[in-house]
Amino acid sequence: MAITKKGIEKKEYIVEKAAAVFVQKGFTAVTMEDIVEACGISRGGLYAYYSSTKEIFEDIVFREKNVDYSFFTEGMENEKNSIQILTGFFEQQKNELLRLDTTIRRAVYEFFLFHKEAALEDAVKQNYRETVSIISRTLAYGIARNEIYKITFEDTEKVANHMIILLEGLSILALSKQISRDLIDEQLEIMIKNLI
Amino acid sequence: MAITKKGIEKKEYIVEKAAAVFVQKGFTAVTMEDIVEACGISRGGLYAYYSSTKEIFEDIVFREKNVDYSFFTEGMENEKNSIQILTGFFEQQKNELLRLDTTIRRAVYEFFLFHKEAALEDAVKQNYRETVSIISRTLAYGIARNEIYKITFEDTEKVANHMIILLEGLSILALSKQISRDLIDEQLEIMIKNLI
Amino acid sequence: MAITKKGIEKKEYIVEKAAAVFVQKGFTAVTMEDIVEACGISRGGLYAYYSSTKEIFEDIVFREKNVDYSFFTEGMENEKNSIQILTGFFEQQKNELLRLDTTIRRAVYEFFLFHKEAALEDAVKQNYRETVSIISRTLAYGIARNEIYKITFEDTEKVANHMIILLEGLSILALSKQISRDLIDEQLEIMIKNLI
Amino acid sequence: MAITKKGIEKKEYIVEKAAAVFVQKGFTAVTMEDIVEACGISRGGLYAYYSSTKEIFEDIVFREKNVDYSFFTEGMENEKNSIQILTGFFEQQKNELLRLDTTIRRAVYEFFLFHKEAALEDAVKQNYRETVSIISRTLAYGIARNEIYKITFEDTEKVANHMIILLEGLSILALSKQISRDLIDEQLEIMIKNLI
DNA sequence: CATGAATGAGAGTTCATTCAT
DNA sequence: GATGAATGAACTCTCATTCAT
Repeated sequence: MAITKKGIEKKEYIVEKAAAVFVQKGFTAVTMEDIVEACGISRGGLYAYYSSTKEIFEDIVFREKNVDYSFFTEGMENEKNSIQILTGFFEQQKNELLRLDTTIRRAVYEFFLFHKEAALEDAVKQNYRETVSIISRTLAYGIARNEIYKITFEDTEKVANHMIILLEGLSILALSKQISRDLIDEQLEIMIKNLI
Repeated sequence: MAITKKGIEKKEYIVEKAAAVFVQKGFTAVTMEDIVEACGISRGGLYAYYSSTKEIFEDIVFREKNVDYSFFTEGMENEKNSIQILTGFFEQQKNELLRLDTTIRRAVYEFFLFHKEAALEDAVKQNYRETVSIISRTLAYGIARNEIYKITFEDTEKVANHMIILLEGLSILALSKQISRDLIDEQLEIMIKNLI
Repeated sequence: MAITKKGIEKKEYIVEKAAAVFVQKGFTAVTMEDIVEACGISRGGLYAYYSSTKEIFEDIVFREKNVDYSFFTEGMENEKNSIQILTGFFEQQKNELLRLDTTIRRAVYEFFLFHKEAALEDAVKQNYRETVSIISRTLAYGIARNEIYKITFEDTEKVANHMIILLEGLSILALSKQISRDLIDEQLEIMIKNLI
Repeated sequence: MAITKKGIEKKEYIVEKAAAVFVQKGFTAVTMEDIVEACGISRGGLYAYYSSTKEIFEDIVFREKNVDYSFFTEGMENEKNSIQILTGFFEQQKNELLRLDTTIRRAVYEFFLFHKEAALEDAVKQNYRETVSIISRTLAYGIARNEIYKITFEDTEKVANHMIILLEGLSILALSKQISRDLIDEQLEIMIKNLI
């Protein structure tokens, strides 16, 4: 079927409803029937737009890939303290870690583990790179403002990677219920202390 | 069914053969038929011992949970350099990260993401605690020997947690092909540098 | 729906485009969607004229049923040699047998085999009779001109039937790839030899 | 599933029941569900042996391919009259043509028309060759016995082909209800008359 | 205990057909 | 009349699970 304007809206609708299903059931456990039900449409209707849960899921991730970095950019533009910016970012990440049952993250991990082949690899790699980049810049901004002095301009990228990897680790451990809220607080504090 | 000695041996046999299947296909994609095939036994025969892939997988993880910490304990008993012990541990972890397709780790993550309920939670939590403990002790041992001086006895547990979380982060990123070998090297180096 | 002049033209358009689809895919494999695509019209639009592939196909066959016998009639009017006329006809049939993938014949056979009920029976029976008739007359014409002498006026219809049945046999064997070009040549030659 | 002796018997059972379905409904119209019903087994049970109607049908044709030529061979061994043998053969073919609704022939044609690719091509080609061969030999036997004198030893193969092609033509015309019983009689008579 | 054929629930997929716009 | 999104019945296919032997 040719995708018309109305078709685009329908896809948006499906993606939205399906996302809720993936949040609740993860990736593998979701069937086309589940999504049909969630959308309140017919089987055939769904298949006109997407022909597998994988396709729908990829679209969800693809649409979400444009992470909003305004938090960082606006912070720097308004000459906010770099440590405050980073602390704010960590706080935000922490909150997400604490309510993982209401985000699609579990499903995303499941998706990547389930599909050995390089599904969506480019999208997530780009996302990873962009996050490293914005954190690096924020660190450099903090060094320039003498707020961060335990690392040099040279180290910014390494440290940015370190932060993201740690957040990923916290994520997966939170999902497998292996860590407590306190541990998250503690580890994020360490990240900040290593800067100042 | 009464579990006889023979029955225990049979379970060991099944677990061993099934593990190879999980390594290859992950968790969700494995069917009872796959395991029947790998074991060369009958369906009914398999069901006499295990009634789902989940049960088999839990047994695999349960049997593997007794991680071998002799690497650390022997190192300390033989008065080896603490940095060498930790570097050796990281090296070993790195090698595992680089050949994730030959370990059961992908399946383990998949398993935990797939089952929302607290399957095996206790076993992995205990494993987590034990690993934190042995690394902590190694760090304390290094501090006592003046090999590690950037952290104090107070910090050992925090740093141990930090290391494990980072390794988890590297693991999940490696599984979703988001990081390179160089990045792994770099990040493990940072961990050591933060000590000395 | 009242059939307007415009409607008739539209049906002609649909029949033409649909025929190409049937040539390519046979009868059973063709869906309404295929025809919609080939026509570049809407589903609803197609259904306004035809409500099944069967109906469309019947119309195609019905419109084609008026075989052009001018080849025979003109030949006789121009006092051409009867053997030449028949040889020309066989040649033409042979060429069709050799490029069955570009004719609708496969679909026609499929159609008749698929529909047990007497769909289009009258149309094809009439076509059969007409072909027998024109060949009979050509044979009689040849006998009258002493070009054909192995058969009598009495036999013309039998022989005409024989020819058509043989052509049908060649057709179905060609469609199931059981005969070669040489075999076709050989058998058509026999038909002629049996006359002179 | 490994095919055991019991499995072979089951396949025979399925093939037998399925054949009846194909006789009644042709090829294309038959679904796996139809066969499941006819066999009185479960879906999964059927799929353990065959994974498509095509596969089942091929097996049916394959098992039937060993046509029984004893009619010809025994006839010649017992020094029966060649014309009687051939007439008997034609009679037998005629009877089959008159009760096409009780044979699988319609389905076979449909199968070959539906599958453009060379399914079973070898089997039917071999069958064709064998039939040509036995008829040729019977013709030669008749010539040797001076029962057949309108053709020479050289012509036997051509004539055998001619007979088979004509039978195919009669078959397809009978299936599409284009010919009568009388016409069949007439045409088979011609075949005999062309010999003596 | 072991076997493996058989079951059937449930997931995936296609398409003729309808109907609001 | 024309459009094409939506429907849902009908098929295909897979697997966990059972049970007679």
